[in-house]
Amino acid sequence: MAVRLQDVAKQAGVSVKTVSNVVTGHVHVAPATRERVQAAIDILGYRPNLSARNLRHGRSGLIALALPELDSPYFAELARFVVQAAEEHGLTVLIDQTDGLADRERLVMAGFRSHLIDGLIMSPVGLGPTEIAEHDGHIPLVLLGEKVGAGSADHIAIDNVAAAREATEHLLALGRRRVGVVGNQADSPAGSGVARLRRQGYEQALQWRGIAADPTLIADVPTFGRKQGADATARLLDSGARPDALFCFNDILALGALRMLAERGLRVPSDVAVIGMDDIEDGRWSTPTLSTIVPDKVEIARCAVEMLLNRMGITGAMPSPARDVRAGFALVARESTFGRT
Amino acid sequence: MAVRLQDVAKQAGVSVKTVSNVVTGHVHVAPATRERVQAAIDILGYRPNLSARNLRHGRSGLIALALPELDSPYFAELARFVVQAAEEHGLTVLIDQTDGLADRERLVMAGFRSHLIDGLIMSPVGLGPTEIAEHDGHIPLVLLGEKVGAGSADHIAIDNVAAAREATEHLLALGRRRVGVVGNQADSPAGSGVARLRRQGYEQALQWRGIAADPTLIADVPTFGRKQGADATARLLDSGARPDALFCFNDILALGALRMLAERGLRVPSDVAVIGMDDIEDGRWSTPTLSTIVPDKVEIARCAVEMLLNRMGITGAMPSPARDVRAGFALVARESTFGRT
DNA sequence: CATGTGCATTACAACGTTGTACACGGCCCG
DNA sequence: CGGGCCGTGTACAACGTTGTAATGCACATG
Repeated sequence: MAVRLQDVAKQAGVSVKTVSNVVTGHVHVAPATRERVQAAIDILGYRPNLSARNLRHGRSGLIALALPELDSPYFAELARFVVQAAEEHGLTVLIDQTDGLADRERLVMAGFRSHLIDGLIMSPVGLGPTEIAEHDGHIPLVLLGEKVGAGSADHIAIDNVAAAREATEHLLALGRRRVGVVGNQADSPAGSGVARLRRQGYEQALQWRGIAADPTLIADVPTFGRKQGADATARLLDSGARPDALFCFNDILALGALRMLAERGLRVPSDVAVIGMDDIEDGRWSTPTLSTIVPDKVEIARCAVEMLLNRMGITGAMPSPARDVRAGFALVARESTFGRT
Repeated sequence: MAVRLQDVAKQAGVSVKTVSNVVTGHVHVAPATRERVQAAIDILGYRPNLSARNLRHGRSGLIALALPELDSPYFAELARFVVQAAEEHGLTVLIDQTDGLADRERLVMAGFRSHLIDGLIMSPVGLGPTEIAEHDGHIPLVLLGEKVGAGSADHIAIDNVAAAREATEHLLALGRRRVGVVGNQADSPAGSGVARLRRQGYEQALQWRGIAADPTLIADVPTFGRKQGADATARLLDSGARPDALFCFNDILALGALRMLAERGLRVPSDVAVIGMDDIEDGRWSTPTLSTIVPDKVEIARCAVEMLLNRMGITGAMPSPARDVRAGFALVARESTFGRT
């Protein structure tokens, strides 16, 4: 069952180390020997034991990607790019679902996969900034998303304030003046990150146009789901706030909003224009198609992996100041703000 | 940096093995000793080295899940359940994206992650049944989806023929007589699996009602994407086939179809009823909401993991006949077949 | 008081791999 | 013709953990 270097060595009539050298290609091996060893490898069907290898040089080549949800399109797409980027560097990605639960995030960060993992890319939701800052740095860490100010960890995200400002401005430029917000989150210690920043952007855009913020246009949600988007939209419509546009804090909320608007017989965009954020695949095929902020997911993924590698390279406790990178984004106008409907 | 059992042992004044015993809790250890060791562990922040552990007992506790796409909702949702099921058995899942490429599937099956992985759950797309049957069994394998007849591997899927029959019958029961198909795939060696079975079910349903199959109502797609669904629907509409219902071979195709129908000004379901398969989250929030076949994803995931465990348990080459399990499914009628629109 | 019993703890080896240090042989050069 | 060098190959140890077998010890028993 288990074919070891030793078996190959015996078969080829060489030492174990020589076989190892052939497998890894490290040292000069005479072509004749190499060929003989290779033949033995093929015959026996040898496969290196990665556990042993990892044990030997203290690296596993595995990194973990901790995300709240795999079945949220944004994270699924992001995961794909992270896996690709990691692969380019010879790393394998192990995906961990935290469900946005603080407990699970804490567990992952504490390194319950111990030495199995060389590094961690995490998108924290449940954990507050203070708790993240307590990260003891025993494992290289890169944070995705909106939690800022973690001491020993790098961080990458788009400029959420600017992006939200641009989204809002887009709606205002269409002449809309009662721009509703779907996705606000009252300041809970956890989860406040994204929502707070995006709301800031929204308010800045209003301010620049000299429009007074109307608190009745703000709808809160407990989490970012289609149902929550639909519910919040319903509340907004029922409240008599009469929005002529909706800025949804992400595309999933927006899809829920579109659904609710359709149910209420409101036309998009003529009655209510809608914009989201994230550019998930669904938004390109919904009816109407969804205008949105497109974060550069490829850049985010690539950058996260590179920062992690960087941090992994530094073996010891060398602090090396935490980097905070802003990824690019762009606005794409689709039917939900420009359509003919 | 690296805290080993030895370090803890020295700190606690006991032998390495005793610490190991405390950590694993295997043998009787005197309460006093246990306490002392535990204290040392806490002080030093000891974390077991999984690589060493794995090397020691030849298991890694890792299984791989090879899927065509992470950002396809069906697979993302399935992945979630597999991860959960695996966790219940103390296993960690490593997700591998094959992109439906035969090369990558071959690579994964050949075990390029070598001894890192104890088992593999795979949903093959690019690989044909013959190639899968050549699996040399060096790694326990469970197949998801429609590729049948793999010698040394277990297999789980819903009864696609029956499911497709039920979906079609649902449309026929509404009085529709010109049921179009979106998602057929001309018999390519690869990829023919799902499409062929679902088409069989479609034809059976027609036959039972004594309705002649009309080839002009069948639209082929190269892959299962929203765009492909939209394109195929457009072709169907342009061809003059005049369908009054569409059976889409999965929900993604159906969402594309819904989009195209809306663009053409056709109402769903009054002009054209639409049903899909897979029950992805998006379908519950589209406009109109999407009728579909709901596969029991939880059962599929749990069963796959259990079969894999079973196969992993048998250490040697014990063939143990390959099992072929049918998972349950149900039809859910939503607005796209029952709505008031 | 000697012996047997059972529990707590220990020493040792092994899992499969690879880095280090070294041995061997042939060849070039002085 | 001898010394050194380079190109190949080898022996050994170590990575951190845990199963096995053995040790020490206290207590109960004959």
